[in-house]
Amino acid sequence: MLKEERQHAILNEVELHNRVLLTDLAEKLEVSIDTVRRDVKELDTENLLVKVHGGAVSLGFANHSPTRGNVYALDKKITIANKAKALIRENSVVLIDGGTTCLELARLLPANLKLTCFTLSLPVAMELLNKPNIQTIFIGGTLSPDSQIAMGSSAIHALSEIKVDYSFIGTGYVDAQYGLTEFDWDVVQTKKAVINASKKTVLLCISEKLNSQHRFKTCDINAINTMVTELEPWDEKLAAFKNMNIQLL
Amino acid sequence: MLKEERQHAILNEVELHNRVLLTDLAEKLEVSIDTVRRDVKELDTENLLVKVHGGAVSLGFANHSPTRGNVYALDKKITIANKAKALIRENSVVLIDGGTTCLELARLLPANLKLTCFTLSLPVAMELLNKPNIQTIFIGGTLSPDSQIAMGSSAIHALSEIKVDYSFIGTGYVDAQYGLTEFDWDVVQTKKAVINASKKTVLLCISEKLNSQHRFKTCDINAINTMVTELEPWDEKLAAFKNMNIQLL
DNA sequence: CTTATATTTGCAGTATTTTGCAATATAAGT
DNA sequence: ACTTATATTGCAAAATACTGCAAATATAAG
Repeated sequence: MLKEERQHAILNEVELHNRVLLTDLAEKLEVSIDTVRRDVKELDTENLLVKVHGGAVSLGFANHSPTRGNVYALDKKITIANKAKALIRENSVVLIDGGTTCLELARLLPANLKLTCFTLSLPVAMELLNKPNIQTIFIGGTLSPDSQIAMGSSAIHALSEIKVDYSFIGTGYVDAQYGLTEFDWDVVQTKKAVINASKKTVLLCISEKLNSQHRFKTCDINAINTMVTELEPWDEKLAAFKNMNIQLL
Repeated sequence: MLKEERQHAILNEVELHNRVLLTDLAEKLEVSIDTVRRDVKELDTENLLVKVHGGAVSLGFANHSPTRGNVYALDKKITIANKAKALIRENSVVLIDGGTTCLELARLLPANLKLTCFTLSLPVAMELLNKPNIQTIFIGGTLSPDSQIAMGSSAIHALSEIKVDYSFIGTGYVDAQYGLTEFDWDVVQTKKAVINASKKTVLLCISEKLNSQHRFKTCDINAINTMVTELEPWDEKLAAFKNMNIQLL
């Protein structure tokens, strides 16, 4: 039996039952458990399934995003996304940025919500297409392979021609004093354009990113209208942001 | 037995069973395993199959991607995509349309090919992002939930500002007399803009679509430079297209 | 028709990959 | 903590792949 054939069979089994035990696979395929283990490991690194202790589960079952996703601090991000969702009113026009937190927001939008939604992010767009009542408009541009968002002059130009009610953005780093900063210059340019295209800007940001900086600056804190974290508003980590002119959720 | 003949037989076997062992091939074709090995190696470098340890698997079988659901006539579409791929030259600028056939083309592009690639299709863009040497530019616009491509005035406007070497498009229906037709008016408008943005246009089309029409017309047959089907060029289904001014692959 | 040249094929020796096993380490359950 | 189940690692045997070479075959030229 060919290795590819075996791995194909494993994938089928996983897709079918959502979860399988390595021991069952070994028996069914008539190979040693070590071989199954190695196959599953390979398939896992190719992001075709998720290896867990004693077996494997399908991507969907693992709440693993369809893109190569990190599920780091997923629960926090879901908390943030839920808070942010409350800001969105029916029939408004919003923009959703890239990043895993924003992707969660897109995922959590209710199916019956009528909305016009702009985005620069490929995964967010994929997610929004599943929502029948959301009109999705993609801001075109050169796609960045790692962040999977559109950037560059054409994206910035397209953004200059719109004005949305709310934009929901992420950031690499945020600090009460230095504002929002990024590692990548192009990302900064794009985010600036997003903020300019918005009547109100909402920052989605897990607490780990608070009080951190990097080399390029997107904007000051007061360019943001609302900052959403997973923390309670009275948490001391937010103290530095309290007397800024922004809403904390 | 001629080499050509043998390789053809190998391909048939692979297409039929999706997987073959080199030892089986050697026995069946009555040649040494080395010869089979060399043949398979050649076919692999021509991207007609994928050589693996101990045997070979068909292209469809090899690219087991979880994002690809059940695709109708996948093998034919892979054949078409492979033929179309041969038209693409290094460092050229191409545009890839939506549709499952075009998606297969994107999937089959070699990882080492340097290319600038425009697209309107979300799935195609996702696929292209996996290719490190391809610069991907997304044509923004209103996304259609079912076809997952950008359409509307902004997409058409963005297309009016570019000129690519080759565009690869699909179509709903095609007929030698009536040309390319579609069910959806917006799709027609977008495809027209794509054709205008291209020096040369290549139509990817499975044989089932030949000699069929629908209500809205995209263009005449002679607006197309090349038509790629899974058929051999002398197939009688293509007879009606023979004396048109287009290349058949 | 014959000779010269190039291609193809099979073989043998040597690398590489795959696989299962055993020993040890890590994680999960009670 | 203790026991069981699962993972990891190193290793050796088997299977498969690659290399160079010589015989066989095909192709081209005279």
